[in-house]
Amino acid sequence: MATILDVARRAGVSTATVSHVINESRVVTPETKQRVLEAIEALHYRRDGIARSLRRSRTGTIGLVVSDITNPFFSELVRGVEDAIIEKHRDSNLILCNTDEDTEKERRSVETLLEKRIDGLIFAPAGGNESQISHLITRGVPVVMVDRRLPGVEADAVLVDNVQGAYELTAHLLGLGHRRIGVMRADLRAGSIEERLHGFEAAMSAAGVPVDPALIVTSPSEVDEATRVAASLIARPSVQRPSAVFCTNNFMTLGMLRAIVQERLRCPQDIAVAGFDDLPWALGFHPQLTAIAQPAYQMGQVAVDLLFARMSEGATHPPEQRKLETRLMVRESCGATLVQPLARSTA
Amino acid sequence: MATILDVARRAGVSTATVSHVINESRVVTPETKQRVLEAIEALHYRRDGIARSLRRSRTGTIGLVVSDITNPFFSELVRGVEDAIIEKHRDSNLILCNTDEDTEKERRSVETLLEKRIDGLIFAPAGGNESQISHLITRGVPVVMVDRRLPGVEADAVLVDNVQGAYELTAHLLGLGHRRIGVMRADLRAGSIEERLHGFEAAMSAAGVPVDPALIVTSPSEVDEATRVAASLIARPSVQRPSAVFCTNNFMTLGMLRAIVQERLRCPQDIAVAGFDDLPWALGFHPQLTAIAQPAYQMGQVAVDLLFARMSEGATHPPEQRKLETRLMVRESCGATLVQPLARSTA
DNA sequence: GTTCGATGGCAACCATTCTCGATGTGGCCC
DNA sequence: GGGCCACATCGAGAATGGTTGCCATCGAAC
Repeated sequence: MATILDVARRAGVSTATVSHVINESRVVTPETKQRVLEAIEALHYRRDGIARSLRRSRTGTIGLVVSDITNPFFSELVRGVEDAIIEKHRDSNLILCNTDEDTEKERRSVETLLEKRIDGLIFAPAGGNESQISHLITRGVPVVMVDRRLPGVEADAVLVDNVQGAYELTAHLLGLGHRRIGVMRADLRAGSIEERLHGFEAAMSAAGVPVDPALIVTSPSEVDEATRVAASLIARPSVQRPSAVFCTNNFMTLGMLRAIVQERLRCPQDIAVAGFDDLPWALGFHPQLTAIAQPAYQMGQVAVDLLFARMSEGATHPPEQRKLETRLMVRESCGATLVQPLARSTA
Repeated sequence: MATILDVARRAGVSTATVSHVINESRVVTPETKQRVLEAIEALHYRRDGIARSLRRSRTGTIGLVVSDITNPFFSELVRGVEDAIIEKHRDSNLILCNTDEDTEKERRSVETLLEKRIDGLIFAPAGGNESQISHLITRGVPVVMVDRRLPGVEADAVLVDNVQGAYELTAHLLGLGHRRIGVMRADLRAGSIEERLHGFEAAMSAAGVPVDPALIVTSPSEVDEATRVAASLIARPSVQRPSAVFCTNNFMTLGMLRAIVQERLRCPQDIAVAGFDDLPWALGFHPQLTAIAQPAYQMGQVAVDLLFARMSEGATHPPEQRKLETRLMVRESCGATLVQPLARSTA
């Protein structure tokens, strides 16, 4: 690979001048500029980002750690981050890490990202690395948390109004006449699940409907396990069975839907399903899911805005927490649509 | 930030020794090693990956460019790549880029990845940058293509047997008695779509069924457009309507399913849908999709293997093309299951 | 005393950026 | 016309933070 020195020699100038031509950081007479550009062209020179980063102590890469890129919520979020970056900050890139909600994996990821000298970090904390993160923040690394917050860690965050969303979804269920409402609770350290539960409880109590603890089950955040747990919740005589289930995340929803098929029940006739978190790729299927949609893409964008704001202004302004609105998508899985399941109407 | 020099001073040794302790690249007496480690601890020293990369001319990051992380096929693939890397090559990371099948965006991505001095590149080419890529390969950058191949570019590749998969899926349709089979053809430069079409045609001709060109429509690879095109294909009097549709990728499938709902048809009774590419998150929905599943995750892993093989051996061995098997997932959307749509059996 | 193995230091090197400062040129004033 | 100053342009070389080849030193063994 040709270096800047090769270019300089060929153009008969110093490396400084070449550098300034490349970065447009100083006026250079048109003639020399021309010579430099020709030399660059001739040698197929491409500047070395590593040496550049070393000297400037900025790498132009930002770290993004999420729990699982395979989860539509996160892939949407990642996409939002990427698009915002290439649109507003052309010279930056994204290093991606998955943690699977594993504290140790997260710790290692952050560690290697730090070693790679990322300019900033966007991440959905799994929890358990609070000290590492706050240490990192006091060191001046710009950090913004997405989707979840770490208790006791002062940093920018972009969140979603989980309580409100869950409240709304539960109210929808109650409005349709459901009283025995079950809950599929994801077993995550992330506080968002708790908040959703609070929203659920608030809506129930506002409607004067008692919460039946027997209808609340907890499951690992993984499809197969969730399916089993879901089955245990609905494989009961119909009087004991919930008439509707509130699923606290994607995995819970999918598990429940699969369990319903397994148990040969009908949704929404035998059991209604309401999910927190939408499943974009399932729009073509029946029954279409009634769910709380999170603005994942937008969350990614906002995260980038917060991050770059902090990167430029330094640690001057206090941490900002942005809370985004959810949207209730009323579709079919709770039986709300008047036009009953479309596919059957022409039968 | 403390540098290696600070550590050296505090431990009373040279920077060389500190470096050797960190990298275990030379024997160091237990006592000095101890002193060094203590100094590292005390100063919260973390080695600078950038300086390190500069000196060693290896960055420990590999570039991954796909068209859209939001597409389950790619997120699965990305996950496979990531897992393989952290399992087998702990010190490496992934820089992710999305291209949206846009040639120019792809060119820019590759360009900045090169500037970042990636150790290797895994990518699903959109097409149009052949010269850039082959130039890059002759320069010695390890490259492996996934999902698609670039005509005229000699490089490692991990592909899927598109012809065979499409053949199998079509044969399945034919076996169920379908004769008027439509095709939703994705408008991509990627050769994979062509191959799938070939497989389709081969199966048809093998069965002695003529292909009706009127039933083959082409759509942009995007959901809303695909829905419109799909609607135009099926919104016909039933005699002119295909009895089954072969969808050449995810977007086509989803568009078709949505169009079916719009047009108030029933799947599979009125029209059968067979998709190339599975939709993992839709397992809980009805009708469950009969589709050709691609081993996306595994493709990512194989890609990593090929890449690291090339990275270590250099350009010595000839490019290797690995072709992975697809799997026909017979579910409900083609009406093949004897147990007719489960949800209705208890009605 | 010589040789050899075990340790560890010196200093070059990686490819840039960036701070000074050097050089030249033209205008202006006396 | 000579001297001085301002301005425009560019170069030399330090600095960035590590890695690594080569050499020096020190005991112990022969």
